Amino acid sequence: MTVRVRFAPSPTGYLHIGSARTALFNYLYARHTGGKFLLRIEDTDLARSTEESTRSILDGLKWLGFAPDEEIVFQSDNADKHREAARRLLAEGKAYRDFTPKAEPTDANVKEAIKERARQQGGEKNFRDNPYRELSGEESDARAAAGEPFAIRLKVPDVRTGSDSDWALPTGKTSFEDQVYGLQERDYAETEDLVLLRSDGHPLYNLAVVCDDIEMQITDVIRGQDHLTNTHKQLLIYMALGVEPPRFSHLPLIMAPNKGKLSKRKHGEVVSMTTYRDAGFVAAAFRNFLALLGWSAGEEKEIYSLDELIKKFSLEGIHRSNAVFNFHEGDPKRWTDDKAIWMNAEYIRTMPLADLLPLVKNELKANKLWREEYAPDGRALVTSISSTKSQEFEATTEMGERPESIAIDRPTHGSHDWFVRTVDLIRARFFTLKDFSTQGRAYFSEDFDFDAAAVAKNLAKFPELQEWLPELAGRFEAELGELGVAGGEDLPADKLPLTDACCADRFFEANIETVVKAFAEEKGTKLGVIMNGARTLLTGVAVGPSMLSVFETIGLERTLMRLRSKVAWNIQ
RNA sequence: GUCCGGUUCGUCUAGGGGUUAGGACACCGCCCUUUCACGGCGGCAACACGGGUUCAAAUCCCGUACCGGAUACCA
Repeated sequence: MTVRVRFAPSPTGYLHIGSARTALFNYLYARHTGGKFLLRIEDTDLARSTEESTRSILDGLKWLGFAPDEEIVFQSDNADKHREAARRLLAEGKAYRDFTPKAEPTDANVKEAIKERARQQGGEKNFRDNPYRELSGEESDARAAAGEPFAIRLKVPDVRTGSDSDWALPTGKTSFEDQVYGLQERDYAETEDLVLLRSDGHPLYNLAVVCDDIEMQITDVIRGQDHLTNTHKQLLIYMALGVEPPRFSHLPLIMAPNKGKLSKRKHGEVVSMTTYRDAGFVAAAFRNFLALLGWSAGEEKEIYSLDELIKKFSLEGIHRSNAVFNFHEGDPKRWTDDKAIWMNAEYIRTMPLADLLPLVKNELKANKLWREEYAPDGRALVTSISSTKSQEFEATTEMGERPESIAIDRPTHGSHDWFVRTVDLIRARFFTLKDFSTQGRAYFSEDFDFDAAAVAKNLAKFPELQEWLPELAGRFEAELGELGVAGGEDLPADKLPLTDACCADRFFEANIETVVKAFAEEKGTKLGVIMNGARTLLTGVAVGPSMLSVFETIGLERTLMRLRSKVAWNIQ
């Protein structure tokens, strides 16, 4: 039988991290086994379910890339079938009408109230002492016909009397082999006569789940460990309905840093998937992070592509202990789990450029930094230029020799190739996609801010730069500008200036280096002072790639403008 | 209270009778360097506790502690 799993969130909030991981594991299991991944929205609690929440969950799943293989099931659409099942169990004597008036709902602290009640009952609990449990069929029917409201409860076998257990196991306990936690057993006496149908006719969770899982032909239920006791209740319903239950796998929970419950109310947006999407996370990176929270392939490897996850995923690799989602409240720089941030940065700097480019494009577009020249003629943002990472490395090790490919490929400023090269250059120090429009803004726009700390460290401390940097601009213009004379006549062939539509055909790293070094020497200052001052003026920030590449990437024209600008000098 | 789970560095985890208990993140140091949150090298840091079983226990068994989940006419 082919595997059919479902992810079944209730739409009472956004998709949070725990649900997202449950969805991921279901998805991976389905793909690994060649089965189907289904989605069911559990909206039976009309009072708490919202359409907005459903949309938010769908958004989160879409971002993560988990598309269901069949149409989405809305549980509320099946309410009639659930009622029908309850009536059937009633008719068969496996359930009974409970005419006890509905208790007033305890307002705020439901959980606490329940706990308190249970504590007071102590060991004296008896789930079979409902006065309506053994009401005769005639009287029950009569009272119902008279319009008296009632809930329908499952008649869980009473092991003391041994009666009404013909449909249940004689062992007196429900048991199942959990794929993660192993054999699970629970005495019937520990399970109450759970309500199947509310007195207002609404089916309740456990009944709805069982009916829908049967209807959807679910073979494997993979869900949070908080459902462990529900499983015993549901097993009873399966038995009463006379249907073979699916396999069950329960997942360890994801906890807050204090090992307490991770809640939407208390922890807010740090647990919401859309937060990560909006914060510039790469979906593949977050998926990767999620996969390693409670699961391991048993090897020393951290980065997994989706295909690898699918290939290696197994229920055996799921842990039994809860995992802590280690974010740091009140620390803006470490607002979420360090490892998630690292993983995202790792993806940004190592993922194939062809995959990264569209994400950067979206980010730039959203910030009005995108220019159509970056992707002319609707050309896909895929490039023949491969990452220069390794080439850069060689360039610095082989005595500054410039690899041929780079010299030849030096693209026109603002072109598609320039865009690709620039993204590749600046991504090494970025953590999120947002960085492309913030830290990296100066590469794509004249309208960028100056980081006060950078100004203080690299400009304010060296007032002489206020004269020197514009002077450097003049030097660039004279020596490397259109009419200038190249600094080194005896440069090797691959370093000779290229003829280029751009005005700055001599403005590339080797020449820039010559000019700046001579300039620093002439001023009797350390090269770093000039470079860092220029960096701040050119990019607004104190961090970035090698300044020589920055000069070249920004281009002569803009370099001159920025070196001569007084704007940054007025910032304190 | 009761039932059910769990416990290896701060966090995510590998290992499951004999290991210098491994990796990753974070942190610290050094190197590289014109800056840097890139990179390289190194360091700090863990088997909850107590009893057994065994030649040998982080690993198996029992207990204790602690943590978590469940205990609704919520899902």
